[in-house]
Amino acid sequence: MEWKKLFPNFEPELVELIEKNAVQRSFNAGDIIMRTGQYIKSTALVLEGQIKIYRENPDGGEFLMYYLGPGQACAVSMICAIQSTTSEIMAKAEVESEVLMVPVQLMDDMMNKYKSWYQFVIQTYRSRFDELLSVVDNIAFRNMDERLEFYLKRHAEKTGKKTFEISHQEIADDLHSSREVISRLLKKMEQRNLVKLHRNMIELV
Amino acid sequence: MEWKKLFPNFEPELVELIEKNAVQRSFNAGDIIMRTGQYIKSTALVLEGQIKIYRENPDGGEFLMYYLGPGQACAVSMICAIQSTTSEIMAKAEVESEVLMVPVQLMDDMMNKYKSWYQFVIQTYRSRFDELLSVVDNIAFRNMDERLEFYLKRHAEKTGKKTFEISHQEIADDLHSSREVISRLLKKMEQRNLVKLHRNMIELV
DNA sequence: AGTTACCTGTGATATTGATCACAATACAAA
DNA sequence: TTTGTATTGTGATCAATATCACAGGTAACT
Repeated sequence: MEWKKLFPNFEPELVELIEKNAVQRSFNAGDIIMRTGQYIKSTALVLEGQIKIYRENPDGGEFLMYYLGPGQACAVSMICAIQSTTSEIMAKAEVESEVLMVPVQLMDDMMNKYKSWYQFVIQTYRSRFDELLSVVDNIAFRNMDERLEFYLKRHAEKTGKKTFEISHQEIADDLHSSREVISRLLKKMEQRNLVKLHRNMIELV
Repeated sequence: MEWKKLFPNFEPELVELIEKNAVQRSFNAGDIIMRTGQYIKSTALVLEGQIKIYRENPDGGEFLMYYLGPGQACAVSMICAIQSTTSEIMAKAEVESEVLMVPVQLMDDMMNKYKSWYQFVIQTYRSRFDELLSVVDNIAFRNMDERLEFYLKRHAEKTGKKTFEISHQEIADDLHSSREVISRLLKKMEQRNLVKLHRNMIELV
């Protein structure tokens, strides 16, 4: 598996170190990779697939925060790993995914020795923080119709596909809304010629 | 100024380095310390006062994310400084505040040399990330009444005071709501004996 | 073909919060 | 004391969204 190509800035020595110590794991669509309250023993680098990072509400709600794709890493797992504290979020494989688990014991050492790792970690924090900011923006300032459009657009960008296999109920869960509202808003978008609706599938135009 | 006491874990060498290179700045209540789109040239350590970190919406809205108090640092300024990118948030002094500005050029060096600084940076990322998560939780899962209670409780915790000098309008701005709504909810809280309302002042019971 | 389990569409109604309008109050300055 | 200004209280109304109720469609399995 040519995982190095996903992290082209890592120096050869670092690549070697990771290769020696990390474990590659496969997840099926729907598998939970990390759950709220769990202790984290390694940092996750995504090689393939798509990981959904979301927040769970005790009284039964989910809320999508962002997706991780190949070449990205979970900022929360980095921080938790370093501090050996528990995670506050859930991570689920959206599709079949491959993840490289780098043991936490290496983290300190890698941060010191490898500039490229240090940069990568900082870059990861930065991106996730920004994504969280845009999530806050959306729920604080936007109505559901705009949030839905943003949601679909983001998905298209992430996957590069213009079809999206998902039910209205799942979208409602991600946006913490209700199925009926999403159905109605999608209908309106269809009337505006932004999407075409099918069963379990939305086509972006 | 005995700023070291606020950062008891910093090694003496690190303290000395900071002392030699950092600049202490004073801000009056209401001063903007950092604005959206601005390039960041130093990392801010709060020595005294209270800094409000908030998000600004192009079409005229603010949204409070969290406060920084003495001994805390701005995670955004750290990340931006390292990457020499622009900030995506606003920082404003809520009261007279003292801030230590550590030039960005030192950051890399300090991260490598001083374990205590490294730990501090990680700890800062972690805390701010968690705070952002709880912000997301609140707006995603809670109604305004709960958000208001959380807002008041958090303020009490941060300041240690049980009185809060603020107008209903300002609270509404922080929560991105409207003055009337906040007034009504506060009245209800008063009826439940959770607060006593005065002009420009709320007393927590 | 019949059954079952999901999806989707749509009306009716309820709730939350935003907005408008205006009154009442409190403090400060003249 | 008067006047002015900012703050607060409150009713009425509106908009967005959640919730309930139910109908019809579509795929999957027997």
